[in-house]
Amino acid sequence: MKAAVKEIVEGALRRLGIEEGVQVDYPKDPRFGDYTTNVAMVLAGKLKRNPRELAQEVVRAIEHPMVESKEVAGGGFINLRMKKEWWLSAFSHLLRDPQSFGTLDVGTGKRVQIEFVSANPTGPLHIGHGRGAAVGDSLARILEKAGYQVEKEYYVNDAGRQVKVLGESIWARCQELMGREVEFPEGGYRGGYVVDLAKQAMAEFPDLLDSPKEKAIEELTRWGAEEILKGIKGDLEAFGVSFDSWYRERYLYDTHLVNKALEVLREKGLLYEREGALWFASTRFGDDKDRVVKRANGDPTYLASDIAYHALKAKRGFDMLIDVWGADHHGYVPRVRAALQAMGYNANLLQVLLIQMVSLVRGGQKVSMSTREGTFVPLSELLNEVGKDAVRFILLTRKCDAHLDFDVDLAKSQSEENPVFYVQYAHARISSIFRTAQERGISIPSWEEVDLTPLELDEEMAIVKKVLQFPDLIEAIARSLEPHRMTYYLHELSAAFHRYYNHHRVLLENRPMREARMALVKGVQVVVKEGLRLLGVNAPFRM
RNA sequence: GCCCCCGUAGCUCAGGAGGAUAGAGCAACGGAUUCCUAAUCCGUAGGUCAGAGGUUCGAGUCCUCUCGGGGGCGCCA
Repeated sequence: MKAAVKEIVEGALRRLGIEEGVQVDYPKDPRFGDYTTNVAMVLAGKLKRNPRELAQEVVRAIEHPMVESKEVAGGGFINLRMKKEWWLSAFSHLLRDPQSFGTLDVGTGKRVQIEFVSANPTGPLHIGHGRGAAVGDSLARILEKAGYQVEKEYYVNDAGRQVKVLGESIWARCQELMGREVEFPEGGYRGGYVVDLAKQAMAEFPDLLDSPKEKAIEELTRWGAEEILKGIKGDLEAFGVSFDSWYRERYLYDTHLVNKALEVLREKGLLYEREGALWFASTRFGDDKDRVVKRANGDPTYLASDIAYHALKAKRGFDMLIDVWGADHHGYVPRVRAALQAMGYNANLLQVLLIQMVSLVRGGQKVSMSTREGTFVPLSELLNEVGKDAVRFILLTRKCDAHLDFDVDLAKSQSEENPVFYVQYAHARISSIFRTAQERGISIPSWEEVDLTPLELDEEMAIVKKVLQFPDLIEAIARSLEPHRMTYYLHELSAAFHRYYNHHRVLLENRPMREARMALVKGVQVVVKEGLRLLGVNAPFRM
């Protein structure tokens, strides 16, 4: 919608001999019209002109049969109002082809890879991972809607120090189960799930503890990580999140890709030895300090495999790479960008979304969480308690770089405070209208043929316009990578509907009016359902 | 000490590429149901946008500094 208006204004400028891109916005106050643009004020400085006079000129040059009114306001805003038929015809178009409404081509021909969750297979997912999953998955759906070809990937850290600590932790628990006293590993995982894994391991591999300690731990590491990964996959499935690929860090080592990547850096003279370790000169690409890629003991660091991994991603030919990380990894961003650049790729290829912490609030008290200490609430537990829809929706009600307090009691409450139900209820209510129509023997009109002109109330036109903003929203989210905007939009749209529902009746005797209103709420339903789908939330037919 | 994020109504937070009179939900108070679902709606009240400078036609939004909260600064991930 915006794009069409933008074109109208740019056309007017061209008539004035000005070639310039224009920004068109929805004004916050409907009294200012349907669309507003600040071109005159922006250009005034550049052209040394009086903004209001310039605005007047532009207004005079705007010629379009669908523009109802055009005026200059304030310091030089140009406010436009479109004719009713312009809106209604767009709305009819939506009803004619609801599936493709909001589907854009801004990303057509572009491939995006989004890597998210990527939690180490050392313990079950918790709510923080859930936030990353909700953000990543919804963003993927929205980018796809905007026309991008999207690939979702989970990077499995199954080769580093952390999984080894998991193996050691399991081994220690096995020893304890045998009644042997051992020291629990430093920084080991103390969660109860490790004891469960130990019991399972002893049942499955009764001979295991007879083999040498190092060998046993190696076995347990490999096996334990796989077991936990199975659990993670199950949790994600229950959360409605799927991946196109699971990329293994171990694979990077098995195929020597890590060494090959380091070799490339060495050839470029970007590696050096100091104090027995191997360093990557990342400062040459804007990092604060150089980073170790191979420790003095010969073990590669996490960064080493990440250099190989990101170089490989870039090589796979994506037009954009998105990494969704916990905010505690923010210091890692310059390193990885440096690595990309050092390997010969454009660092801007990579967009990193940092997800801030989630605090669980129960009974007004914050619950502290730590994977190591085992004091976290698993995502699966929360899903059982609260339900997938509420969890996903609430995790997307904040922009991702802001802390989020997840109030369990509120999410569970089957009542008015719960923001999820408000939107779902709008969908259910509309379904109910159609159910009632059927019961009363009122025929459902064929949507593409309904005459919408009986819609005359301000509230009705407000709903029409709000619904038609949906494609612009998709574009804005795809550009800004801020999926939380969807929850706000859906809440606003639902509010407009609930208000209307409480003041006006749809199923009237007057057939033309009735059918126009049925078409109106049908349009709302289409968009609410699609918006919820993009968030991974169900749209129930009754509640 | 250095880096990142945050600071907006009593609480939790929006503020869509600098725009016009700063919004929503909850909590508080007062109302609406012979009706297509009251998980809804209507109304009242609530603000030094942490503070101070700066950039400009215009700043909650951009820059600098101060204060406060969180996170990160490892041959951990």
